[in-house]
Amino acid sequence: MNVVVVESPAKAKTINKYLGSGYKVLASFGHVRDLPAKDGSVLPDQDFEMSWEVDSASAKRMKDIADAVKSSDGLFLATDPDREGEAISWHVLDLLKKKRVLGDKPVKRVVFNAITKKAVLDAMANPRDIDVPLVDAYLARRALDYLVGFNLSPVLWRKLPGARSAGRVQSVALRLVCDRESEIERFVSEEYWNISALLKTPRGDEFEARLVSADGKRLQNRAIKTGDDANRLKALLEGATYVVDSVEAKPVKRNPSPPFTTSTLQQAASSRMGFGASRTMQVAQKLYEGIDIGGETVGLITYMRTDGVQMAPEAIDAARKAIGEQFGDRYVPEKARFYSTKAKNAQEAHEAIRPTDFNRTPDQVKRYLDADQLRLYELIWKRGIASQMASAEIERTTVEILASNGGEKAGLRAVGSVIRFDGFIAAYTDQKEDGEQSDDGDDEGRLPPINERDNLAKQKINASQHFTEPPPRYSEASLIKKMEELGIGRPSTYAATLKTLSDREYIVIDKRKLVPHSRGRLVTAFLESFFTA
DNA sequence: CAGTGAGCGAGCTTCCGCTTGACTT
Repeated sequence: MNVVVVESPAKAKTINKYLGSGYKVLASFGHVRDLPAKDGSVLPDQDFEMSWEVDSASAKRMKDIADAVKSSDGLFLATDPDREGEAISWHVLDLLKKKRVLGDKPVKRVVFNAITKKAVLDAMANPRDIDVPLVDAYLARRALDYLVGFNLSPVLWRKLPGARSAGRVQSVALRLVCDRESEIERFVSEEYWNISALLKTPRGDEFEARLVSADGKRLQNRAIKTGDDANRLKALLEGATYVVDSVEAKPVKRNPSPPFTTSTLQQAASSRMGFGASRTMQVAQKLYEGIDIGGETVGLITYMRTDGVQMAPEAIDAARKAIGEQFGDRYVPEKARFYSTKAKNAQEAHEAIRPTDFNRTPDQVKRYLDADQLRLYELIWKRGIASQMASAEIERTTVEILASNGGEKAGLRAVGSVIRFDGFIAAYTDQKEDGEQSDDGDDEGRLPPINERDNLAKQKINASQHFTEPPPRYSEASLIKKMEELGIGRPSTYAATLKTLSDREYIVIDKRKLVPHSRGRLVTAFLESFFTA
């Protein structure tokens, strides 16, 4: 019998099923030891010597593992294929050596890139040794976090009454929130005008066109600054004749987004359902651990703390099959789609978050789930299946219109788009979070039939006054997105970091927006002025 | 003589990242 150590108990169960009775798969439940939370856990003057402590819960796990190893033929360390996973294997091995239960039994390190039978069996057949540089990277990361946090926090206690903590991640996150607040306070709103004309085609259809040039000059966005300018242009248009200069129809393709990671799931659940980051994670955890479906407990989704966007080949095949069955063959693209991550620091130890079985539609599992679970599962199922569906085909029509009034000329433009084939949109479309600008003015509808040199009748000229708006405050979701871009924090800590900031009363969440408290701004100002690199 | 209060000193807080239950409220 061989012992296999993984991190999560839910995974242990599945993997044991794949490996059979010749193996005993045990979970470490994450890290098994850590630096004691007191002075002197890292000694910079003694070559950064670190002392480790096993807490009581971990001691129990380690005893179980040691007992199993004692009566085994060998040990497979199968913790996650990332920096922290490598470290957990290293810690477990070190503790087992200290317990003297290994003897000369073979010890192997294996990594599973997906929890499928094939991936697990392949991995078991191709073991390696512990990756020492990766463990060193962990040791440096751990020492640094300790040294920063446990030196900086006490300075705050002494100098800023009420301030309680600082750290590599939380202080940067806090600064992002504070910097945004300052930006909003400094923001000076500017006036601008938009001008458009409601026009009628010879066939009697009305549509709206936007003023884009005047006197032979292109009007940039927000180029019309004053009401006087707007009135002058409006007067020009009021007395003008209109003729269609060109009509151009262009096919455009739109591709689906990759399946969810922790960060994108938190963003989507926030903008669509108003879930906070912790609520999303709690519900996802339940779906991952398993739901009782007619007497059988099944995990409905893959692991929910991940920065990977890739799916197991078996899952891609299953998705393509399900797309064919549920949407039709036209919706299955010729080739499977492969995604790669853009996030800094991504370790891609796990697959993207996807349904474990694409055949289990939200409708089928509806009656076994509570409201939150159903909504989140539906979101994950749709985004997952959409990620392997055909592109949407859109025809975008651009109509350029010439307005002439005596010797004065102006140009107007109308843009419309028609979905020729909906493709992945049949399952899922992205939604902007409130406050975000749509990037390409994609909200236009369809245009009536229009031909070149058509004369158009002016119905009405609209001039509307606007003011530029300050950037929006961060939401939980948009801050997490920013942190991921910057490589601050990890999927397992995004929600926890936000909770720390509000527990310390550095920030407060008001209508789902993050507003810094005076205490938070003080801490940020203090750190900025005294601890700048 | 007993109760009050000024003044002093000791002890506490804290990081990030990986996992779930075992606890309260």
